[in-house]
Amino acid sequence: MAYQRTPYVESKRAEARERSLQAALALLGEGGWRSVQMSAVAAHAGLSTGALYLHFPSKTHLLTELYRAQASKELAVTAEIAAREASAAERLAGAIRSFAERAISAGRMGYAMVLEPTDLEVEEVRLAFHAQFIAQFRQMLDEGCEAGEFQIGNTQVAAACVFGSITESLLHPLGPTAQERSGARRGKRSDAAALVDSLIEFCLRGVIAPAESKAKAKAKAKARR
Amino acid sequence: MAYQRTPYVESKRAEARERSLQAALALLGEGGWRSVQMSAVAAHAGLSTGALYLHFPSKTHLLTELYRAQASKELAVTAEIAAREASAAERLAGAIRSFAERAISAGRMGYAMVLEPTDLEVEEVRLAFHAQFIAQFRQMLDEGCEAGEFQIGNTQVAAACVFGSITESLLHPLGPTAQERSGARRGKRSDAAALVDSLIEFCLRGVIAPAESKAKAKAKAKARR
Amino acid sequence: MAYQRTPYVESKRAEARERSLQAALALLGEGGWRSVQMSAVAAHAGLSTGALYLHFPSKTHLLTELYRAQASKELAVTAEIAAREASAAERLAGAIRSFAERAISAGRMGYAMVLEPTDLEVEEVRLAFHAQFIAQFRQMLDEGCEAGEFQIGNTQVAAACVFGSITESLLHPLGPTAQERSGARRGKRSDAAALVDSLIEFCLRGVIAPAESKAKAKAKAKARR
Amino acid sequence: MAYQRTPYVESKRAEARERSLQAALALLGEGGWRSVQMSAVAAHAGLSTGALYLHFPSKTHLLTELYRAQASKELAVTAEIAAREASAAERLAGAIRSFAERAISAGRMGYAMVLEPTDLEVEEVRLAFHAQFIAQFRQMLDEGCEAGEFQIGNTQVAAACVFGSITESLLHPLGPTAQERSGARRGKRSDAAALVDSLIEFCLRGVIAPAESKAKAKAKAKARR
DNA sequence: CATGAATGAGAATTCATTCAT
DNA sequence: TATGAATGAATTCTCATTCAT
Repeated sequence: MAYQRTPYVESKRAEARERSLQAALALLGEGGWRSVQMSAVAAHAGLSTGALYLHFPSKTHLLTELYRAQASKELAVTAEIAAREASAAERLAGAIRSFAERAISAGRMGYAMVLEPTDLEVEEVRLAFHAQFIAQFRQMLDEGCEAGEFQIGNTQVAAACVFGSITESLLHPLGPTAQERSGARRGKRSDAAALVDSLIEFCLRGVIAPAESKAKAKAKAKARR
Repeated sequence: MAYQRTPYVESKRAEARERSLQAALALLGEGGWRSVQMSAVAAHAGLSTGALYLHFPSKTHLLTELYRAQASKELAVTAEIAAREASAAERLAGAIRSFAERAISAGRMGYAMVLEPTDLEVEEVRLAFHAQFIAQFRQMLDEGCEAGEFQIGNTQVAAACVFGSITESLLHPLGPTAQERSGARRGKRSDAAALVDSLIEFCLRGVIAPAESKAKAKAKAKARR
Repeated sequence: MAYQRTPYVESKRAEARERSLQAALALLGEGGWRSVQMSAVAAHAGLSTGALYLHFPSKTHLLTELYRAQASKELAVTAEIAAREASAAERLAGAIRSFAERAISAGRMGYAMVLEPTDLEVEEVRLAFHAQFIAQFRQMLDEGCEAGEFQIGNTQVAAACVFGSITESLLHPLGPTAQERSGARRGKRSDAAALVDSLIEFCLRGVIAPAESKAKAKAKAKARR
Repeated sequence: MAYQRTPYVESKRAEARERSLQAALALLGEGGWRSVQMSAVAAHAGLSTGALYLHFPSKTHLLTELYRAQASKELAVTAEIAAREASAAERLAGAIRSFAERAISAGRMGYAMVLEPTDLEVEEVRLAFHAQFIAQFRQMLDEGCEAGEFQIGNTQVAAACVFGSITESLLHPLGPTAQERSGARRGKRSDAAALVDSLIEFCLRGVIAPAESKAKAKAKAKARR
């Protein structure tokens, strides 16, 4: 009983923590990683800088947690799509489309999460984030191979290729210079849609088994196990 | 005439400049962009910090020049391959292989050039560098389409996908954590070779015209061996 | 309520700010604008350089604020004299005397405020400060003209002349070389008094209507309206 | 004979010296004291920085010499006017007008010579320059007093007042902000003329003996001797 | 627990002056 | 003598982290 924390205090703590993450996220979206400074985060969250250190032992911890939280959301969306009742190709296409469209609508934030400069420690988290996505794509690819839909030598590499295709093809629409451009004419949605379609086309052709060899591919996949 | 400008003096200036770039390059390779600090570069080059500013008006200029110099070399290699007498598919495969292998052998340096965080200004140079590579790949894709080898909806996006596939699939072998890992067992070359093969397979399938040209492609593939 | 913001803390912040300004002022008085360096100010104020930047966003801000604060005090004194119940000539003479004597007793500080070299931005503040003084003198001159006491073609120029007369005639007693000289024999007060008297004489004669034309002057002034 | 320097070499040396001063002057006029940097002067003069130090032992020496040279020219003009056959009042008015008009036509240069920030050492030279002008004005005033034209308690102070009146009334037309303003409408010459007229009016009235006491003044002046 | 002022180790950049060639 | 690359001490400004209150 002595150790029991009152739920009130508990939630107050948790809420301040959450607010800090939200503040960091907002700053990230506005001015990139550079503007995510501890004092700015604290101010945004309505805390003192000192209080921030009650919740996060260091800036790195705050950033990595922020990264993880964002990545988790994205991963959940992808996971949901991966779990649908549909062909692997359909699910893969859906996941790519979902990821791409979410990144585009997140604007600069999407860019920051995928490519913009950060600390060394955060960079590692970013790589881990990439790795997690690649793992999810890989799973879809593996399932597609087993089902004979896909025919892929190395699904790990192919998954990385899929993820790289997404990020790189989004890079220029999302990049820092893209901000000013879109200031004038809020980038036609059709542009984005066309981009995503081309992206999906490329990725699917990179993994789909040529029509006549589907059966063989399935057999092969089973044989490997 | 009495004070003839000796070529020696000329080269001394140029040499100090070059030494500075080399020093910056070395630091970049060792510790990434973060460790490319003016004082460190100067020390590495055997200069004072002030002397550095005789050659480069600012850190940004030094970094962008460094970036550009490295990128130019890579672009030249790719351009040479793109200009060869060969089918578009062969040239594309060759360009991908060349780029990937060179990046792998450059180790952390390759990583830094392609993906690691930097200054905002350098980031823009990096984007431009990406764009140039993508332009080269796009040209190969366009030629392949004209020759009937490739069948691609949007060659710009496809080129970005190819480049993204390369960089992302190299990301993990090259990344910061990869350094420690490879410290123990200097990454088997066969691993790298397999990775590059899978990468090329993915990219080619993403662009090559399907079905009807399959027989030809198979024959070709055998001929290559 | 538990963490009641104490007025003490408020004043601590303000006090550090004030201490910084005082430190800067002291340095200015001792060694002129050159010696007002951020690290020196911080040391004098018992702060770290970083702390200085909590109170002033840049050196320029610190300097301009310092300048403005000092100038405001002087302007207030002049304004008070200008508002007295007395003839324009008496008030003008009083203002000149007050300004001159205050500058003389401020020693090198007075010199620094009026004439010594500074940064470009501070230079602009100094010009504005001059302009404000001239405006005050001009008002007195305008009032004197209306009252028929003064007869002046261009009161703006005349006010500038008055101010210029003050500063230039104080320049040599106040200047950097004056410091060493007065180190030996602390400049006789009578010298200063005589100087100020001559200065006032010159300025008043420059603006006062010749005796015989006083009436005419008054008429003229009214006619102008 | 052994020690005799060839006139050729002598003149070459002198010419390089002169070119350096001209270069410094040009830089001063273009960008103020800040832009008078040794390397820039050398470049402008077609010399190496090292060679500059063969002619001037330090920057301070260069600047003081530059100052002196400019001041000498101005002083010569004033001296010529002071020596003319005319009443003291006419000569004083002429000297003021000449100085003011030359300063105005020198534009930013005039400002730099009179008021803009410099080094401590140069500041002293500037004061000496002021002092020299004041001495010349004082001589005219003394002569006018002896002739009974002027009636002045302290001619040293009055001379300072005259000089101060000139510089301060020119300050705003010449100051740094004045440059942009005049960019639009190249300050009407009539403005300048009117300013100078008012300036002269103020100064003359400050020193001229009231009509009725001219005779008395003359007597007084003689009595003092 | 909370505060927020303070820290202090750097980082980039400048420029008068020197000195090996 | 002439060169001009090099020096290096100064100076401003930054920001994650700490700690007295």
